[in-house]
Amino acid sequence: MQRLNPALIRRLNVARVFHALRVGGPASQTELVRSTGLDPATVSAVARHLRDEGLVTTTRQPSRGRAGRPPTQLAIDASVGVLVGARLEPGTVRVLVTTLVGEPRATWQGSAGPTVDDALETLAGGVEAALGEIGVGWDQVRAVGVGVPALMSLSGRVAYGPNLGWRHVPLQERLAERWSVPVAVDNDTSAAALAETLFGAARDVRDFVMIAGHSGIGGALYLGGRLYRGSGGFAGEIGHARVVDGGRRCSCGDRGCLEAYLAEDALAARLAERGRDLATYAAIGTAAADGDTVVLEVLDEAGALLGRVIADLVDVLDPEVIVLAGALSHVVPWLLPAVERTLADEALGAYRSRCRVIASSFGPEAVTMGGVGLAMEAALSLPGWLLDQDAAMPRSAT
Amino acid sequence: MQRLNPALIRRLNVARVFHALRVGGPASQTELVRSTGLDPATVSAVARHLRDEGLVTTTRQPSRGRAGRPPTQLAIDASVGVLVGARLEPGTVRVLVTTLVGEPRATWQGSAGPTVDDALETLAGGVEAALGEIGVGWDQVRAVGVGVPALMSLSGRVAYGPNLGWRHVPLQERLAERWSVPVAVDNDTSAAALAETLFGAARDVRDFVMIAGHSGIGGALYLGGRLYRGSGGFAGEIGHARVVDGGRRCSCGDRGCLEAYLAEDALAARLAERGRDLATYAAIGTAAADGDTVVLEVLDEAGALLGRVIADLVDVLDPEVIVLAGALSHVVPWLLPAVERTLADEALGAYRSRCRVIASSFGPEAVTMGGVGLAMEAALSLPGWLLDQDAAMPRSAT
DNA sequence: CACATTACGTTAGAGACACGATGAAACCCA
DNA sequence: TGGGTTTCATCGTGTCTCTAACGTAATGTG
Repeated sequence: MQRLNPALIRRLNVARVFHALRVGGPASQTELVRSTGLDPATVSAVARHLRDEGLVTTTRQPSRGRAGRPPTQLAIDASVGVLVGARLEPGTVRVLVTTLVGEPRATWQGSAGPTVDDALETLAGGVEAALGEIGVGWDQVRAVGVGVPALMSLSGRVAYGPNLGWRHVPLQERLAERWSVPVAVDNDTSAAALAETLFGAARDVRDFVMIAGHSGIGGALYLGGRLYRGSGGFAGEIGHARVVDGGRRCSCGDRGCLEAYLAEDALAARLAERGRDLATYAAIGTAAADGDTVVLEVLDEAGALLGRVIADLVDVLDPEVIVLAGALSHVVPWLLPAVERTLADEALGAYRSRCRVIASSFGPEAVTMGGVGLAMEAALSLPGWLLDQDAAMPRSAT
Repeated sequence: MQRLNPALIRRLNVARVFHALRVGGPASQTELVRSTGLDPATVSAVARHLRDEGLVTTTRQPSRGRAGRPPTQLAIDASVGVLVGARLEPGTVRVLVTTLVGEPRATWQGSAGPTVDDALETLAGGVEAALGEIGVGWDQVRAVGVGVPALMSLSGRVAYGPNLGWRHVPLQERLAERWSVPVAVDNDTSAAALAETLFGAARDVRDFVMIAGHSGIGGALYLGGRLYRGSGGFAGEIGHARVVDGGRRCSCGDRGCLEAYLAEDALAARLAERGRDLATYAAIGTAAADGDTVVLEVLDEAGALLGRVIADLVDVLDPEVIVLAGALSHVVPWLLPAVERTLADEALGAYRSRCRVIASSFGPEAVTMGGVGLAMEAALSLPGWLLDQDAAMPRSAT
């Protein structure tokens, strides 16, 4: 049980200032006082800290014609390091190298065998390849983050990953001993949600639900300014919500699950029944873009079912937005009308605040970007709970 | 935007020590170090603070036969003050006066007219009456908390209370100017959830859902160690979840809502159709206890519908427990079997952690006790977000 | 019976924050 | 041209936390 000591507060405030600079661009200390809500003296100390670390550069601004001392602008020095994000899926590994502010610099993709060792070797090779491509050494890597399609413990262990066929794998530990930089590992959909709050469409949103579709349908809840995982880590696992009584059989053994209608192969199977040989979301999206009416019909039906699940989520959680992400993104434009139709029809708490359903800023790459988000947290020495906006910026007292 | 200053940390730590003493009983400083996770030096300073405030008494313990300096025991001095909790409902006001550790000392109940002024006058009179009954003056009242069946803003204003017929009422402000002690006002179901975490069945639970039934069915979500309200304050409003397609008409204008089957008058109406003239949950509970098979059947049906809603909640939120409270408590024993049957049948995320459904420790008085909980927070100068266990006792870093 | 051992609580020092005051660097205007 | 004003950043003081060392009061032990 960790205590709320001064060093922790300093880390928190350093992160607040860093994020303010990252999101809002270069700023003077006075502007940072406004955007972070910190005391000028604190900003001054944090600014010195960041200067000493070499993370920010200071440039004297010329006079702007106004009275008063001209400000000294702080800016993140993106050249002093990179973040590495990665994603493990069954059979595939993706790597994304970005600047310290999350701008992409290099990507890599490769296929891996089914064992943990295979995957880790491939991942390590991919990271080396991506770094080599842009001539960046490990001395410039500030942190690595990895998104995994599995139920994770808080310490970065894979508790159970049915798609990968893994159980009880100390992933964070194994990667940390391989690399000498901070390593963060988390569930892929949670990571995608994190990326959305750090870099994407949910940047100023405190309450949203992330729904990511790849081989399965995953959900993550970001509530009250932080990820919510539930008492056993299952919160937001909406792939097996029942949407059709006695409906199609699902891989989980039950019937009528959302996944049995919206997952990639489920959608492909449904289209195959109607004479369309389209195996991937990408191919289905292309056909939809071409105006294939059968494809459009199937997507509309799937969208209506997704809308039913979203309606239930909205009724219970009252989120500000719902973000759709992952490979599913390829077909989202043709799901959305049915989703919104169903939502308007079914989610009708008598006097409800309005919820928007939007597509992720990163589309299919949301999870890989999530790896970068995990890396950024790790680079700032910030465990997830510290990003809690309530703890960081409490509202006025009652 | 408030800052994380030393004074706030002190308030937090004072509250942590106080709650440790309240829950765990008298303890030495060393025991408090263990139970709160604070540093011995901090506990020492906090203990002096509490002694100076007169909130705790210290008694030198005799030697226990073990080596070492004998400890000095700290104990909350329950005689130095009282907490006042209250509950407003349409037409009725309840007041509960307790010691500083939440033990009841006096209760009062009365009826009030429909206007805000009526209710506040009745409330004020009731508090005076309850205090008078035990001969306690206002100088001993540390704080007052009030639970209200309405959508509340964070500042204690009634935004919308359909059952009361109120809108935009600055309730906290009006009560605070009447009394010169701290006053906290909040939604009744949220308050009941708070009481359950402070005094009741959910004391060590970080994730649970409170479902309270009175004239309507209300829900509150306590997630990750704190109340979650949603982006518009509607989170957990489960009364109008649809449980029967095209079912009975509900007061909200829709059909098939849970409230249309489980609310007090809905249940009464359903029983009237079958020849039973039972107007209240209490009367229905009595009949059920007597073994009236018609009543038992109707309750079983209602329990199945409630179970369906709970199943959805469990699938999305993965809570540790569900707590049923309010006047509904009178019939909970005859709802539970059907609830659990339905839950086992419907909530079956493939590999889900188990969720218990339990009755509130305070039954029909959960909301009044919630008022006491609000008062306790106010007495410790603790706005709700400060009780966040993550902010207070962060887990080890990633 | 003197001294070690054990357990409990407090004090001393360093780091961090907030507040208020001070220093720094421009503009403005008589 | 020189003082006043405005704006930006830093410094000094007080409080709080944590770490580490110390004081205090009992029991054990040769």
